[in-house]
Parts: sequence; structure tokens; C-alpha cells
Amino acid sequence: MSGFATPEVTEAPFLFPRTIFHVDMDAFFVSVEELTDPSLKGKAVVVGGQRDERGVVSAASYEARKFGVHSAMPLRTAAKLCPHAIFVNGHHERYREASEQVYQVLMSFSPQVEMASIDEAYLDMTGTERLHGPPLRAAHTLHEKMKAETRLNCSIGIGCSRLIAKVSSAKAKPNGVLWVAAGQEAKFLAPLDVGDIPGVGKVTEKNLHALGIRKVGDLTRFEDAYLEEHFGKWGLALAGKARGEDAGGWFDSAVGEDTSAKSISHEHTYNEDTADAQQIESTLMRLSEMVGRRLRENGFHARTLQLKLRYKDFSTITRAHSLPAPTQLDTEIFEQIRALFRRNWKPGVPVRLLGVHASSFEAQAMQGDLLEDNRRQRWEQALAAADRLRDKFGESSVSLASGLKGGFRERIQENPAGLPGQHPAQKPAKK
DNA sequence: TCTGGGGTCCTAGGACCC
DNA sequence: TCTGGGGTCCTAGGACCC
Repeated sequence: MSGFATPEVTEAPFLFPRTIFHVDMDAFFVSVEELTDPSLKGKAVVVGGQRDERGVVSAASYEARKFGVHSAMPLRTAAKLCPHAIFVNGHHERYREASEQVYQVLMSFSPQVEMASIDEAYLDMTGTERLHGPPLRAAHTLHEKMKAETRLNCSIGIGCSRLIAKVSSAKAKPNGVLWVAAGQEAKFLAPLDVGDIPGVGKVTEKNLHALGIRKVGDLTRFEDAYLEEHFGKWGLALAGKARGEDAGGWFDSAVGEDTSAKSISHEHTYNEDTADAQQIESTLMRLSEMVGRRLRENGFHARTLQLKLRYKDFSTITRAHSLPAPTQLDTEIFEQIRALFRRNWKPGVPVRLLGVHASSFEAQAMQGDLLEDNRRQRWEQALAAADRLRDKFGESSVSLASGLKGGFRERIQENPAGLPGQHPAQKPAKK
């Protein structure tokens, strides 16, 4: 350790100081549940599943947090720490709706809004003083409007970078506003734990501790080159972050830049591990359908398909295959996934989790085979029709299980309502 | 304690081409 | 027969976030 922090004059991506808001909803899932069931208010509430289920906590009320419950904790652990807690299954449809309302409120404040996840967003408020007044006043107005229109609390962090805004909103929780004035960034960050920096998780934190680095301020006493040596590219970014800069990767992008999805995936963890090949392939079929459906909804065609397998001991493998031409067809996805599964699964070994992942999105390429293109187009139309039926009659009303023996019967039985269980599109399945 | 599901980004090695 | 380097694509795994 030596020297002085070199005042680097690199190409600064932003030529004048920005005013960034980070708006983070307080205990979002819990708060939305309270809107539908006010009796939950003030109680210890755990969202994510039932107390005896395999799964983790998605969100915990502040009351439950007092007992040490936090998100990502196994449900069974939460039940032990807080036996009187009320366990609630997640309702993602409700959260999406609430998130949409939040977005509308934010959009009325700045055209530069970027939802970073379902319950948090960045706003570029640079240059809005004439409209909204100075940052703190604008934040308080926004905070009140959010409460009035969504009945939800949020916390707002304000700073000259995404990083500062994000860290300060975390410090403002719950239900607060915190502004870090220009020039005060390093001072604000210095006493915080290195783990408070977004992107520093358990592993990096441990590695930093091993070097004697515990506080963000400790980081600034090391040369950039030293950090780069130990942590590569990430170390360099870390040095910048300790100064409050949006160094590296996603943080560097302007608020509101292209955020279109890069991958789509679905997974399933069994309540009990299974080695039943038919059951497994039936699940893979269902997951392939879910992925295919989302691809069609978004107008995406994926070229790379990936299978994920997790075993009893939690060891996990992924196996990918890239197609010569991109697809959005359930059958093509399933065909590849099943081949990957059969090639990599040792019969008899119990499986805990299965996943189907699609990536490398491309505009659909013509195959140069008119007959083949025509067939594909009819399939896509049929699937879009099936998608609409599912919208109308529910997820289990239609299943295109052609090509799957055994699993097919099983799916039919899942259709007690007697709604259309078979779609005409099953007919042209033959090659 | 016994570990969900949906994502993003990064690293590293090997194949292949020039 | 031994010996290059760079670029790109693909695959596998892992850290991290909400």
C-alpha cells in the first residue's frame, strides 16, 4: 500500500454532473399482500411459500425481520426463527400489476426511467429543477405521490451516479429519502462495509477481508493496479466504486438505455427428488412450452438452448446446444432439451431441479427450404392460437405433447375442467 | 439452516479460421 | 517439423442481484 490515489482523467462518459434517483419500494411483496389482506398489517409475514416447503423467503415484513428472517433464507429456517409468522404464497401477477402502477408514477416525474427490477428504478432527474425544484424537494413530492397513488411506501436515494443513488436508498430505508451532495461521495462511502457496494457479495467480501479490506474507505488506500492484480477487471471497477463512480459494466450505461431481454428461462424444483424418466421428460416438456410461449410473446427466436440439472447434493450442471437456425417452437426446443438430457443423465440418479434456458436471440433466418419454412409458419400460427386459448381457459387447458409418450396421458389428466385438451396443431406432427 | 426462480455479467478453455 | 498470434464462436461454470 502506498502512494496517492491517482486523479485519473479518463474519458468521463458524462460531461456534467447528473442527478440520479434510485427509488426502491419498501418490503414490496409484503406490502402488496397487505393491500389485498389488511389483516396482515403490522404482523410477521413471510412471502414465498408455506413453512414446511422446499423453497426460500422472497420477502419478509419488518416485523419478521426482527427475528432474523430475511430474503433468500430457506422457508423452514424462517419457520424456526419466527414460528408465529404468517406464511404466504407469492402472487407474481399482483406484483407485476403494482410494479406497473409504480412505473406510471415515476414516468410522470421524468421521461428517463429505468426499472432495474420489479420493485426498484433509476430516474435521471438531471435538468428537472425548473419543473420539480431542487432534488430533495422533488424526492419528497415523488414520495408522497407514490404513496397517494399506489398506497405503497418507497425509499429514495439521490446522488451523482447510479451507485451513490443505490447505496443511499438502502441507507434511507425504510420510507426515507437520502441525498448525497456533490463532492461528498467518498466521505459518504468510506465508513460503509465493503459488502454494501452493489456487486460485492459473500465471496468477494471474504476475499477482500482476507486482504484486510473491511470498509470502503480501506479500498481507497490501495493503488488501482494492486486491486486489478488481485481481482482483475472487477478490481479496477471496485477502485472506481469506492470513489462513487459508476465504474464498469451495466452501471456505466445511461439511464433508460436498451434493456431488452437477453435470455428467457424456466426452472422447476421437485418437492421430492425423482429418478422417474417419464416424469422428468414430462417436466422438461412443460418447461419447454413455457419458454416457447414467452419467446412468441416477445417475438424472439433463440439459437442457443440450455438444459440445467441439479442433483440431490445440490451439484448442478448445464449443457447447451446452439442451433443452425433460431426457433420459438415448443417442439424444437423440447427435442434439443430432451437430447441434452438423455446424453447427460445417468438413469437412476435422482434429480432435484430441471431448467430450460433460451438465449442468443436473433431475427428469424429463412432456411432456404420453402417447404420447411411453410411448415414452420403454420406451426407458429397454431402455437399462437394455443397461447390465446391458454389466456382464455387457463394454463392447463392446452398441451401440445406430441412426440412425448407417457407424459401425454399425464397432461390430459391434468385437465379436469374438460376444456379443449387437444389442439388441431397436434395433427401435422409427422415429419 | 438446507438451500426458489428469474435474470445479468464475467472468465476461461478449446475449436476454428486467417 | 516446429511454431506464431489474433479474432470469434461455443460451452461450462460461477458470482451476484431481486
